[in-house]
Amino acid sequence: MPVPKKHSPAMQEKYLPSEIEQAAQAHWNTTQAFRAIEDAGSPNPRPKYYCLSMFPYPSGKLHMGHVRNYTIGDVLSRYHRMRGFNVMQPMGWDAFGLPAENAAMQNNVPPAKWTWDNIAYMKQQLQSLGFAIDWKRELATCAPDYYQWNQWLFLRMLEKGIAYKKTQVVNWDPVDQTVLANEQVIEGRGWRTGAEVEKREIPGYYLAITKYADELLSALDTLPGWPERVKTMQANWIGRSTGVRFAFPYELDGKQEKLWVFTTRADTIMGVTFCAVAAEHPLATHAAKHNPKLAAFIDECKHGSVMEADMATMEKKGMPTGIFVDHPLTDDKVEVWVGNYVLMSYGEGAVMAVPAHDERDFEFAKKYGLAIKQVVAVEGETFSLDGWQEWYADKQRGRCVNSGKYDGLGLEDATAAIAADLAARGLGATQVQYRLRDWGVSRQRYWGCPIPLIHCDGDGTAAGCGTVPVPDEQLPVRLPEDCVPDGSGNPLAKRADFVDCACPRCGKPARREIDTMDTFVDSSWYYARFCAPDASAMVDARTNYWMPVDQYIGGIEHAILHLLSSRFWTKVMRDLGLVNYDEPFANLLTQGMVLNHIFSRRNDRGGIEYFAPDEVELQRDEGGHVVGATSKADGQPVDDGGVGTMSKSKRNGVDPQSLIDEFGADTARFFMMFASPPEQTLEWSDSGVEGAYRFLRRVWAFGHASQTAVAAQPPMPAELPEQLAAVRREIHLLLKQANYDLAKFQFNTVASAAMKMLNSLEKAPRHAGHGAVITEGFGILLRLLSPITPHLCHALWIELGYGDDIIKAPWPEPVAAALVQDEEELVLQVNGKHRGSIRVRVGADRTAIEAIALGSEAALKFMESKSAKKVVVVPGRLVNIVV
RNA sequence: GCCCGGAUGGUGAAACUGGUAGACACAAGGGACUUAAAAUCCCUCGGCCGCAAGCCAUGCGGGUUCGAUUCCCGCUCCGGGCACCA
Repeated sequence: MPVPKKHSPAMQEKYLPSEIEQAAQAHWNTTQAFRAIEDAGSPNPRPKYYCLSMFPYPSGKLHMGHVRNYTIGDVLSRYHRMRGFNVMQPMGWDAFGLPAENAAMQNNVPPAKWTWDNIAYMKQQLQSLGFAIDWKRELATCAPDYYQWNQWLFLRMLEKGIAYKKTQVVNWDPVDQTVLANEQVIEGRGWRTGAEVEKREIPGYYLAITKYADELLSALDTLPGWPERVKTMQANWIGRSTGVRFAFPYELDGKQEKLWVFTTRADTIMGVTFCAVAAEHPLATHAAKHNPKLAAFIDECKHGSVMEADMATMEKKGMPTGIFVDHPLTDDKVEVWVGNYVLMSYGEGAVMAVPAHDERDFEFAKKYGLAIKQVVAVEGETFSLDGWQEWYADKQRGRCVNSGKYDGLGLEDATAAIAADLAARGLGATQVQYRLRDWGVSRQRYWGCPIPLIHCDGDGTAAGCGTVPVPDEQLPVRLPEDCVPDGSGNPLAKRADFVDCACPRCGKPARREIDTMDTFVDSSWYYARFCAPDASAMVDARTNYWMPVDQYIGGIEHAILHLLSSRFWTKVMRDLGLVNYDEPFANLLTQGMVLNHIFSRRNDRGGIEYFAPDEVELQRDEGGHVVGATSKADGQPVDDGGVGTMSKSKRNGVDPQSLIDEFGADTARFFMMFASPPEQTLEWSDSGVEGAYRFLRRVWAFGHASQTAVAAQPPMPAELPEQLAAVRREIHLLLKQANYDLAKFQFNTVASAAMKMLNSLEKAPRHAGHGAVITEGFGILLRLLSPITPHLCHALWIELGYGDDIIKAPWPEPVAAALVQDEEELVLQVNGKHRGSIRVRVGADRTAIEAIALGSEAALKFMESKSAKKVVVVPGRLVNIVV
């Protein structure tokens, strides 16, 4: 083991961050300080602490969100290491994805090269920030030895029926002849071509996450370490609801058919006045055969975006099909409409419409003059067709009316009675339904993990074998790394060397699947691979040692999709016997987003062009408020789109590199932690960085000035002069509070506490015992600060002779003896208003405190000689006299 | 539109899960040191009011409480998610 390298005997007077940081990083490197080894077998195993930050997409440079995210993770890692945990903090690359293809189009560089270059640069950036990462565990999802296990597990899912094929609806750009991602659709048009986007149905593969819906929902209760809001979001997303699935029978071409719908409001079934089906529904297709107007309308519905937000806000339109179905309980004729707001992929692709008690149906009925029949009443309220009122849909107070035998029943009783009657007629039953839909994993893109399937179509004389899985021994299906996408679809289609293959079953010529997997697949299990990055299987025993992740840290924007798909993936791996845990992330910290201004301009093709903040000049009024912006390049105005999350596609990221270059990693880290609590959004601004730098310089200066005092290692005297005792007491109080704040992840006040400690130490009077107080106090300060600014603290710890290596020092705890005091100050209130303060002996009883309070000058003045009705005493805090 | 958050001085924020609103900083202004600048140090810094006393003040409007930034109800604005950005 190399001996830690000390600085030259003469300590630098000036704070030189780059020198200090390089030396500290070299030390950690040579000592392999952050190499994490499983120690379950050792006689005294330390508790393990797997600290994981969401791995970055290698977009080119780190951005502020990364610095924030990884500093939080690093603070927690270093803190737990000093607390005696066996800490593992890995890092890797979420390396497949769309931006690489966009960059390829722009620069004519293959996505693979672009991605690997970015990884190299960003790795060096991460290393310069001094994160306590075990780099031996690094992985990239675009490497075949990683993604082969995506393929392998996909095949297992296929065998178990969890993966299956069905059609999916995608955004189609008719000009580029390509599938667009949602973010590439801007106001219904393709971002590059400006062409109106169409919906298109194509085949794709799905993972049956709904099979796990119940467990994904109920297991949220086993995650006390998750923020409540994230669990609420996931629960709402899964959206378990109990309702009734039932059918409207009808006759078509002489055949008896059934139109199935699902509703959570079966109690309103007697108020059904029409049904609505999706444009893609078979009934719509049938009706359109002889109705050109309807066919045109259906065609219109198929234009536009597939996004739920767009569906929800667009104008609700419909057209009757002329087909009537029978009401399942009354046998009344009910007309079927096609509605643009009904989604084929949701439930049955058809809904019953009860205009009187559903706001959307109400508006639709008013617009098209359809019947509205009130079947629920609330006492004291009068139903009117003039406008929608909230109580029309009231589930608690509503009672059935105009509903025959169900009149007078509330929601639950009515639903039960109606479900029973429907069941008796063979037309329906109670059913649990989820809002959660199965996970479509096929992407018509190049830069992703190939789906390991082969299509054997036959040779004209004989039928082929159909879709055949690639045999395990032929995995991985390697993605060619030299393609350059041009925006006109998947370049793999043109690669005969990739597409052409032999059918594994019959040996005849066949085609390889060219769709790749959703990149969420890559990120759904990387945390497990970090535990055993070189395993010859997907995971091994080391995974069960480290998992679950003890602390997961990442942006709140991942609250649903990434975190839910990871939970699902874990459960699939468990059910395949690969791992022994149920949930991947025991504790979750969702950091707020780092926001910045978004500047954009519409280009001449109708697409949108984004401007980076440093490419824009701001116009301000006299008050300093921003009133407009122009491009520095051409002087023409650009739109200020408000603030939003820093993202590659919106080009509003800020590169932290200049900050690191100018002030050093410690300043960048300190500022990020000090600026605001981790869970809160942070609107980026450059100011404040100087203040952080100034503070670190003061820490260094104080250390330099205290060298001799600390080197003497003076013992703490039994009695300290009062002012010094006060300084010592404050240090320990601040430490107590800081330890409490650390447990709450409130790093901004921990940073404040360090600043307050320095303020206090600097003001400590030079009485007998000064050396002992500052030696102890500065030692506390350095250890408290070391997870945030590890380089500075590493250097000072050695320079002042506290020890060889601060990361091996124990975490400081407040000393009870330092905290004692004889008297304390209580706030005095009269009628809840702050009127002064009183001093009382610590531990004084209530009557003594009351007496002092009532006798105080301030109390006499503000009580205006009235007598006290009540005296509220809050120990250690305040006294409130109510008159 | 639906689901989840947030809002406190000129700015970032704090207030120990109902108890002194604005800790700690940034910016600004004033001063010291200096030939000068940088750096450093000291002072002021929510509003009304000459000071003080006092009053007002935590997005807006109500409520509960001796006491509300904190809890409840109703809004406004901002951010995140809405299934192909990651």
